[in-house]
This record gives sequence, structure tokens and C-alpha cells, in this order.
Amino acid sequence: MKITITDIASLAGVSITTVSRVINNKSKGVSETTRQKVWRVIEENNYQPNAIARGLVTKSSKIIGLLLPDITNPYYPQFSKGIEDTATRHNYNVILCEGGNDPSKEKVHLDFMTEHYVSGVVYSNADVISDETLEQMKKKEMKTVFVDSKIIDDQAINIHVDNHKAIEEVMHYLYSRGHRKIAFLGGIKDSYSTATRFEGYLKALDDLFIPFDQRLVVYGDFVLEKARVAVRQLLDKQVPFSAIICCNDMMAVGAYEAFNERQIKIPEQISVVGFDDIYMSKHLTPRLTTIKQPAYEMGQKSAETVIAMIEGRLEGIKKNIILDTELMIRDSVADIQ
Amino acid sequence: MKITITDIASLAGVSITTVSRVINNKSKGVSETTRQKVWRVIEENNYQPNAIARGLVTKSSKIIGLLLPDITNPYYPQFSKGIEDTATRHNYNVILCEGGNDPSKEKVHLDFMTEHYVSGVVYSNADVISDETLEQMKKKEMKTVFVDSKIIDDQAINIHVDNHKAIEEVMHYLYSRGHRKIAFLGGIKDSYSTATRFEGYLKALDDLFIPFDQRLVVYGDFVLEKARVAVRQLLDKQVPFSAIICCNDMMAVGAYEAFNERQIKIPEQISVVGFDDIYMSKHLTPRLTTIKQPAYEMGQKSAETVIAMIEGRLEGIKKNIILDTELMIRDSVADIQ
DNA sequence: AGTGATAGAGAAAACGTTTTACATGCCCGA
DNA sequence: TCGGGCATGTAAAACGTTTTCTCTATCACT
Repeated sequence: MKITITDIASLAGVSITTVSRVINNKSKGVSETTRQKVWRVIEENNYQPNAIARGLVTKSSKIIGLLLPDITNPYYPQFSKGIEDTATRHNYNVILCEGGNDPSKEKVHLDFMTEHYVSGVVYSNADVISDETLEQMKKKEMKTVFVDSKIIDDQAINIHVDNHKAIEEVMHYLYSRGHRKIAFLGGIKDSYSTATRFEGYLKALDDLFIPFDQRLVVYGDFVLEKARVAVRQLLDKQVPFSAIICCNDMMAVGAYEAFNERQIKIPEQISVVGFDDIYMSKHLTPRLTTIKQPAYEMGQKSAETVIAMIEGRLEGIKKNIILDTELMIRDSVADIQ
Repeated sequence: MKITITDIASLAGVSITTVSRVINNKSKGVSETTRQKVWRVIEENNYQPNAIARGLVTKSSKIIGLLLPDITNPYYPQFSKGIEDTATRHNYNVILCEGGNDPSKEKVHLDFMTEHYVSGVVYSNADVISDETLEQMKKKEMKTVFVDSKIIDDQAINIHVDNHKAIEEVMHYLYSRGHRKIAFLGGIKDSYSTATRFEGYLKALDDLFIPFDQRLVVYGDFVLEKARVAVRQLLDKQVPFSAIICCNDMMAVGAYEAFNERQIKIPEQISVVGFDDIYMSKHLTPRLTTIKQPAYEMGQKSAETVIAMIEGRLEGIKKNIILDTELMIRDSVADIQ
């Protein structure tokens, strides 16, 4: 039998209103003496307010919904930790949802969230969301932060990394090391990240007066195994290239393996760069040169932002939040002979 | 303005009860005609029942609390995915909590869960839980499945892997390859997993008539960097050994690096085995020989079990569920000369 | 003494469901 | 014709909070 606010009230000899005031630290309406008496009773009885009943009247659950494609991609645990940590610090908890890049799965989770009146949502890689679902979110006025998603609505708050700039930077770096034939290994073709990175690739090619060669572009859906076969196919084309840019580190590992199979030495014969800087990258052989996305910080920032939205502190918030990448130079890129 | 069950009722020209019966698929009490009419109205208006109000009366939230030490350890995303997938399949969602092996943090999360009336909880690595907290969980009758935790209560349901057997198996394997001096790199010293694995190590030593040497035992808290320094210290002792068993794969990577620093070749000069078989293990150089824990399956099993508890289907459930490990033989162990 | 302000407290409504108990109408068998 | 049972439906209570409104006592000021 759970103990309720009514029990506390009668044990303390006050009304439930008073107990409620004490619990919620309302500054006025209760004397110091009463306040202490109520606290004592609460603690003696290990009373925990029923968050559901509370939520029913306040219409908020102190839960943040986190929707991402796949927690198994090593970029996301880091990101999630950033969210979890800051949510906890603000007395929120997070509900973890995997959408798997499947619109109907995402919808199921989004529905769950609205039905449960989550206080806010962090929506990562919202690439496949349907207009209808989006419309619905808007109508329900869900406080949402989009991360690494295409800008679907200029009212929405978006958090990004500057993919464009990041790729240009690495292209120039490769160029400075003598590379001219540079392949591009994309993730999911139409995803926001792949698309913007590809644009950066084209732009850099242009700036560097390197002709674009469609044959050097392949896609690996952000997963290691697919990347491995994509690189095999790339090699089979017999189009020479001295470096390859991979849209995430997992795919870089796939590339490593494809090159190893054919006895192509990294970085002596081929240079490889990745994207993300997952934890393992610095422990690969050779240590992977990659573009660091500040995953944890993005999580933090996302959570802070969504909490600010929830709590109505909107002054300083920008619609477009861009975090910096950093080129982590390690051992997988060599000067070209 | 959110639309409620009352609106639907009046739009459909029936009572609230009838609408409720339709939503919840109660077989009786409403004619086929009415049922269809109500559904139509519901869909036309995109009505979503308020899960909080529902929870208030049903006292359940369709949320499963997942408490684990650190989502950043690559074992857990896999595990979490197993939970998420099966939870979703049963119309539950999961709330992700990181305890960080800190009793007070864990308590905060557990409190959140009870206040929100989560339907059940999966508690992984409950090594640091205080008696008081445990008592409280028991009193609130939380449906809990403990995973990889010491058996704290023979009423509780526990899911494990047979650590004992796993380590014995790998010890015998190393023995068969000629190893006699085998070091042990533990995780957190008093944790359930480390303790049981250490027992297995001792047992195997005994069976194989190898004298135990305390100097060959070090601890790395399950984290790569600490493992690296632990192995450095181990090497500094100048006590010869030809193989090392690491209590997880991350620490095996730390060991790899410590050996690399000193130009000790794996597996020619030293054999290394890990535990977990995280995704990256097969992509390391050399590919890591390790004991596979079926992380995803454990997640699945945990979720299935807790859902069975929630829904009162307790017949077939064993108090102690043990899943099999598998020795993944790859390239990091060599015959000793 | 009278007035108003203020601090402390409580009663009751509201939140949106599910569930229990009851009502109505109809059919069927005796 | 009556009564029993079933199908369909409704009214109202209950869930445990927060919040609004109201009341009372006290105090300060004229």
C-alpha cells in the first residue's frame, strides 16, 4: 500500500495543500514550523510523490525523449551520455528510442512520447521523418531540438557540426600532403550528413582545381561491412586514387579491412581519413586520422537547449547552433610520393 | 488545445466509457457499429489517449527502467539494443539511466523510476547498491531483473553468463597452447563479474596444477587507460608470463598498447585474450581472441523476463537464468615455444 | 475603533483516464 | 404474460496530485 500526500497530511495534522506547498518548495503560505514538521513526517515515512498524478495536472513528465537511429553506432553512446548527464543534473530523465532510420518506427516512438507528455525531445538524424509526422509534432507543440538533421523548418532549433567546413579542411590537408585523387565514401546517400559532406567535397575539389570523378564516390550506409564491400567495388574499378575520406570511423575500419585484404598498405599506399573520432579510432593500427565531432558536447548542448526550451528560457538561444570539429591528425595519412 | 476522450465521446455521440472500451479493445460492451463509428472519430481527430491519466488509474506506465553503469562501454549499447528492441515489440519504452557505479546516483535514478511508476526495471551490474535502497525496492515491489549482479536476494530474478566456466575454458585453452604463466587483468576489484572470473581463474590454476602467483594479478577497472597502466606496472615487476586474460575487451586494447610501447609482439611474445567480444574485437590487429558474451541476447532475455513479470506470466521463469559464452578463437593467442 | 494588508492555512475543483455498478431494451422460453 | 439473461450502454467514483479561491487571524496604521 503506497503512502500518499493525504496520508502525510493527516499524519502531520495539516491539509494536503500545505504538504504540496512544502514538497514543491513554495516560498509562501506555510510557516517555518509547519514546514519542518511536514518534512519530518515525509522523511519518517519515506514518502515519494506520485509523479504520474503530478504530471496529470502539470502536464509534464520531466522526461526527455531521445530519438536516434542506432545506439550501436559508437558515436551515439557518447552523445547519449552527454544528454543523460545533463538531463540528470537538471532532474530530468531520458527515454531512449531507436528509430533505425525507419519512418514508421520513429512514428511509433514519437507517438509514445506525446502520449506520455515528455517534456521535450532530442531528435537526432531526422532524415526520414514524414511531413505528416512533422506536422503532428508541430501541432502538439513538442519542444524539440533537431541534431544533425536537415533543416526542415526554420522555426525549429537545430544543432549541427559544420560538415561543409570540416570536409573542406580535410581536403586541403590531404592536398597539402600531395594527394590529388581523393575518393569519397559516403554514408546513407540522402542523409543530411552525407549530403552536406559531399557538398563540401565538391566545393573543395573545385577550389583546388581537381576535376570531379564520379567513379571515386561510393556509399557504405555508415556501417562497417557495407563500407568494406563498397571499397572492394571501388578498387575493382581500377580507377587510381591515393586517399579516401570516409563519412564515419566505422566505415574507415571497413576500408582498412578492404585494403588489408588486397595487401594495400595504409598509409604508405593509401591514406584514409574518417569522421567522428570514436573512441576506438586512436587505438586502430594505424591510428586513424579523423575529423572529431564533439559527440559528448553535442549531447550536452542538445539537452541544455531542450531544457531551456522547456523551462521557457529562450532569450539566448540561437535557432542554429553549430559546434566545431577538429582534425585529429594521426597516422593514417602519408605524404604522397 | 489537446483533444480528450470526452471530446471523442461527444463527437461520436456515445459515452466516455464506450470510447474507453474501444480504445482498449475490450471485447464486450460495444457493438460492431459503434466500435467502427468511434474509431472513425478517433482517427479523424488524431486522438491520442493521455498516457499519464491512464497511468494514474492503472498504476503502470509501460516504461521499463534500464539502469547500467556506463553506456559508453561498448558492451552496453548492444545490450541496450536488445532491451529496446524487445521492449518496443511489446509496446514498452525504455528509460536509460547511468549509475556510474555510484550508489547515490543509482538511488536518484531508482527514485525517479518509482515515482514514475515504471512497469519494471532491468538493473545491470548492481554491485554497489546499498541495503537500504534494496530494501526500498523490495517494499515498493518493483518488478526487477538483475543482470550480471551478485545474487543479493534469492527471491530476485538474475540473469548471468557463467563467468566461472568461461574463464576455466579459456584457461584450459591457453594451457593446451602451452601457456603456464598466465596473468589476470581484472576489472573493478569487488564487482561481481571480476570476482567470479577471478574464482574461475583460481579454480583452473588449481586443476592444471599451476601455482598461483599474486604478482600476476592486476586490476584495470574495466577501462582502457587504467588497464594500460596496470599492464605497464605488471611488466615492471619483471615476473615472466606468456599470456594475459583481460576481464573485458577494452582492457585488452589497453594491454595491446602497453605491449606495443615496449615492442612486445602479440601474439609472438605474449598472448592476449579478452572478454565480451565487442564489435571492434574482430577488427583489431591482431584480431582479438575473446570470450563472447551474448550482449544483445542478454538484453532481449532481460526485457522478455521483466515483461513477463509485469504481465504476471511467471510460470516458466527461472530465478537464475544463465546464458552461454563462446570462446572466439582469433589471432591474439599463439603456441608457446 | 475601524480599515486594509498580509501571512498562514484549508476546501474543492481540475487534470483525463479506467472501472464499477447500474440501467435499458430486447429476445426467448415457459 | 412474465421473468431471466444478454447486449449495449451510461453515470459516477476513483486515481494522487496542483492550483485557485476563500477564510481567518494578526498586525499596522489612521
